[in-house]
Amino acid sequence: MENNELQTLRHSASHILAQAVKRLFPGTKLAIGPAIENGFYYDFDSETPFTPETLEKLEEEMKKIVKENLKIERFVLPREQALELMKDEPYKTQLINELPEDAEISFYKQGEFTDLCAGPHVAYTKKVKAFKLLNVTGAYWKGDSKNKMLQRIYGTAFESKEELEQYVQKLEEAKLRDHRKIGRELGLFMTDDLVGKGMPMFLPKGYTVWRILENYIRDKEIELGYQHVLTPCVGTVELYKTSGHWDHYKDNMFPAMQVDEETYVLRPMNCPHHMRIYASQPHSYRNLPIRIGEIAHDFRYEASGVLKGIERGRHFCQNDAHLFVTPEQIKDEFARVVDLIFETYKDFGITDYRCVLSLRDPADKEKYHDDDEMWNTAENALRDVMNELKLDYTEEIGEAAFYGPKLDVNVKPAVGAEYTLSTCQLDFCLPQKFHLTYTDKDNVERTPVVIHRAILGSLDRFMAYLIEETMGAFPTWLAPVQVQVLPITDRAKEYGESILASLKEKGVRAEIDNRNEKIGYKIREHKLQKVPYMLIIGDKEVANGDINVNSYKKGDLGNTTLAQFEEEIVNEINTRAH
RNA sequence: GCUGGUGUGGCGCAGUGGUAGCGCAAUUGAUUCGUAAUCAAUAGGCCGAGGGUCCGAAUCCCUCCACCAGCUCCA
Repeated sequence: MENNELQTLRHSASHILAQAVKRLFPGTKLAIGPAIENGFYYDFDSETPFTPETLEKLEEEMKKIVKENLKIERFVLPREQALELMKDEPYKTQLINELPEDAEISFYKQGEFTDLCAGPHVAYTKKVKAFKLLNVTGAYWKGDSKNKMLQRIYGTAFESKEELEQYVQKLEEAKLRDHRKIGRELGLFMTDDLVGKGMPMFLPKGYTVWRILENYIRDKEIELGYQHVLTPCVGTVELYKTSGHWDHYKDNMFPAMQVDEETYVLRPMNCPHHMRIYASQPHSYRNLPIRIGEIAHDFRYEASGVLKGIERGRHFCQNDAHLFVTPEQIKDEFARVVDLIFETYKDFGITDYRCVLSLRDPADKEKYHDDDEMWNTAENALRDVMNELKLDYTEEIGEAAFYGPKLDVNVKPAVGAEYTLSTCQLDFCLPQKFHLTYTDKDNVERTPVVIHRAILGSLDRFMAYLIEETMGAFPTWLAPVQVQVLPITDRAKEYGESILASLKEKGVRAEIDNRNEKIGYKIREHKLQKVPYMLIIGDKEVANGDINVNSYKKGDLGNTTLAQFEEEIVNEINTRAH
């Protein structure tokens, strides 16, 4: 089925939903009901709160409407008559009033139900055979949190029942990938009410993965000439007033605390600390670029409703760095960052992402540092570099940081909305605010440009993404337990212990399961724990030194010698992107 | 923050006004075993917290907390 035909079908499904709502809840006011990527929604303003049970009733009513096979007819009205027709629908009236003078005002009618709508639609309600209402949520009118919150019903529709079932099954499977579920099952991290919400704690296995990520990226950065620093998790309010963050984000920072004569906040980001480090010494053009990196702990007072496991918490750890460069060095330095991003993605097997050039909204003087010339310079410079690097990207207005435009690399997790994994930002603004300088060739003091960048983004979020991509079955080089040694009987325990010791000596993260359980039972358990390799040690092998390697990923490798296995596993743990 | 939903042993669930249950996990015995479940016994819960209604509350009402879905936000 053509994509736009599917969109039409879904749009008609949303009208059928609205008709059902009007039949069951006659006082309900209609807002809008478009087709979206995987289905459709319709926003309603109703006195009655809709619940999951309401959805079941609405679905039944929708089935009736489909069965009635109503003809869907389009007609056009002049503005006055259109307003008269929609006089009991305040949201529709507002929409009509917002239409341009010369706009054609069209309606679609099916049975007793008429909706203001540009169309198109299917010809008869019977065309909408396979549909399902998914959930009911709140949504602000016009997407503005100052407006009234309406009730949004999400649903989906497909050409056939089979496709619908497939989609519903896909949704179920996506839930199994949820990093919060897997994180708990595999003992990677936890949260605790007494510690505080949005404050995840990494457990030994989760921290093992974390440590590998941290070492991986820091080692790469050192190779590229980064210098790492360690700075405190607090800063004075003055520091953030200087940077401008206070004005823009004070509501999203943990409240200020008074200590002696000074007022401090938990830091929400690290740019100002790094700026002050740069400013602490004079710099010559000969020494640039200077690349200051930090695996930095940050705290943000995120709205309670946006917290989501380790994907978005109130404490997180950024793989942050600030590159202080001359204007001439922007391109090279930016290219190096882009290379680093994609090299990293390759190592982690990340292939499904998209690049966004995030620009300011020139009309929004509140949100963005007010300096047109600076923005033009920065945005053009960034666009030029991205074009020169032949990056495939889309431009998005109003997505820039307050101090400059950025390249964002976005991914879509198994569950929920797209988010940014990596970012690289061009900043002509903060260096001025902090009066940063370097002495140029001609002995004139000039202002450097700063590139803010995060490759793994936040380590927390990066791990969340890896968990959902791998369903917790990490590639061997990341797995918290790489090899599980499983002796079959007590008689094989000793031999198992010697193998365990030998593996550990070679740097393999191995454990032994010496419980007196059936081997099938043990295997099942460690499979659920997503352990990449299991070594089954039996009676026979105690005699002849052979073992049986059972690999979660690769299937049964059959009988092999210990030496062969050790060679393979050592090779495997040094290989990335599996 | 907003709208709606959910909260019962470690995990997954049942229980809608009358003595808190089931499966898995755990512990202790026995079993010494070849790829999704060996047998038996034992232990574990003020039913998210606080207040209220009632002779009696996991169940009804109120407040709060946490979690889930989405909206708004994301330096």
